[in-house]
Amino acid sequence: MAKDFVTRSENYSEWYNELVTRADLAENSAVRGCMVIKPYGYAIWEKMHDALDKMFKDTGHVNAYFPLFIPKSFLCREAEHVEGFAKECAVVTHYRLKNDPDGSGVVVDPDARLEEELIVRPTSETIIWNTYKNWIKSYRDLPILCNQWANVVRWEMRTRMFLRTAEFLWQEGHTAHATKEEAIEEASRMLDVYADFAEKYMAMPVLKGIKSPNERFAGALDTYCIEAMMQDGKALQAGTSHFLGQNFAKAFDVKFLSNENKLEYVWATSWGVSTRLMGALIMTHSDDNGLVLPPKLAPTQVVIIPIYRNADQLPMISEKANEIKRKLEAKGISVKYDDRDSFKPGWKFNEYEFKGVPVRIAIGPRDIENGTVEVARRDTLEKEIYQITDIENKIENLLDNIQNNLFAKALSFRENNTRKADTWEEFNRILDEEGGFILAHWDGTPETEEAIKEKTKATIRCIPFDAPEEDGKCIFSGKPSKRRVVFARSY
RNA sequence: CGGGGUGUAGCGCAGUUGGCUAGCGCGCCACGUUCGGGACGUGGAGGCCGGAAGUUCGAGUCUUCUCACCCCGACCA
Repeated sequence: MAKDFVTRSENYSEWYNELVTRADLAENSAVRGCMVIKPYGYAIWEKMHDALDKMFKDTGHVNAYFPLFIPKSFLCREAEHVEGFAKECAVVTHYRLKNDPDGSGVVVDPDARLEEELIVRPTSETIIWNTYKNWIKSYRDLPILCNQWANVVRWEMRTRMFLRTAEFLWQEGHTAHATKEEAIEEASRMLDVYADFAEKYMAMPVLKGIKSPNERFAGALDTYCIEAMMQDGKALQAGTSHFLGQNFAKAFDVKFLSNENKLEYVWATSWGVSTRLMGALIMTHSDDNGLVLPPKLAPTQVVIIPIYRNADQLPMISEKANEIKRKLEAKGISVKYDDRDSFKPGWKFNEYEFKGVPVRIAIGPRDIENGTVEVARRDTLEKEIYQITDIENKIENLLDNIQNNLFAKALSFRENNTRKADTWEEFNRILDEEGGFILAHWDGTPETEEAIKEKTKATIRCIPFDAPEEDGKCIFSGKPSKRRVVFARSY
């Protein structure tokens, strides 16, 4: 095995960048902070997109599309919202270029200044609530359960492929409800959808919980989140679902007549996940041999590689390979038969390992003779000789097995890296020496959270829904606390 | 915006106190031998040494300016 690239333990972030490049997922573009998602990376995103989209539809949602540009005044309607996003907005000020009078090229035409600047959406609450105003008159118009798949722009100072890019792809759900209870129920239902997706498709265990006020979405009353742990022990916020109360309805004057003939403000939620999930997927499972994909999200689940000495042997092998391919495809398994003559088997083995293909089947003359194939699984790198009989069921089981194994492995990693701290010293020691999640008591004040963040760079990732009640003392202030919250350093 | 670093072939890099024809590895192309874990041989293609100005007989190398990218901070639903 040619190990000519950085290992996970040597330098985690370099390993990550190189992995993204070598697995052919994405590359940096000419535009600062923006990323080109390459066909293979996009194919994985499409698998995520399709699975999520189906889950949204199964919970009664429909897709729509809203404009990329938002008038500056819209963003300013909700005070906290604008406060939260103002610092990272791209702004359109002109609508035309012209030839430079000097003849030196093209310049912005100063005469084409927009009367009101347009913001490139960092999120769409404002333009959507401005639209919903026209859609909602009576309780009969509610609920509205819309989702949009879109790109958004946030001019971050520092970017990282998939985890934080200036432009990213995501989905954002925006719902409108007649009652507070219904909106809260929706926000919590969608968090469950995200958690299911993360665990069942991505094989990535997540903690479900609620954000502390400091970490809350700008303009929300409550932010629910799923938090995952990466292999370097840092936390990654993988998805959020917000209960927005009546903030946006009030900002955009969206009222409806209730069945009691009373004029009331609408209750709202919004929820989103982004291409950041790609980063989460990569960092949860991959190893020093490259990407490791859970079968449910692998664009190619099985690759078949022929091994032959000369062209005479190929037809017989191809016949067998195609037969296996047909049988697997009949089971709904995606298979690639790679009979390219321009690459050698060893080269192909390595390539598909980089790309994280869950199962590799090799067939050579020896196998034709014995009625066998060599099956290698990506998660453990184990190889085994299979009798070809009933191969489709064996492979189907193996794929399930890999999916489950990846989840189990990630879960035990998280559990092994989740620790309790009861004193400030212990808290600091764990952060510096071991990382991971720390369960600790907190007095519930933003000031304490801020102070802890300042001193340690650790933040409250969430207050888990299932945290048991337990009397304790805040690790920082010593004041009483009713339950432990999850601290970690995060991406 | 602070602190540090890097720009030389598609990628990764070397290039000495300035010295004449700018090199190495990988990759690429051709032919042949190979093919069960990234094969090997022979031959070949590929360069405005980030850009501009200066010093000099002579600049990849020295000086000044500039541009771009990366890392560490600040920032980050």
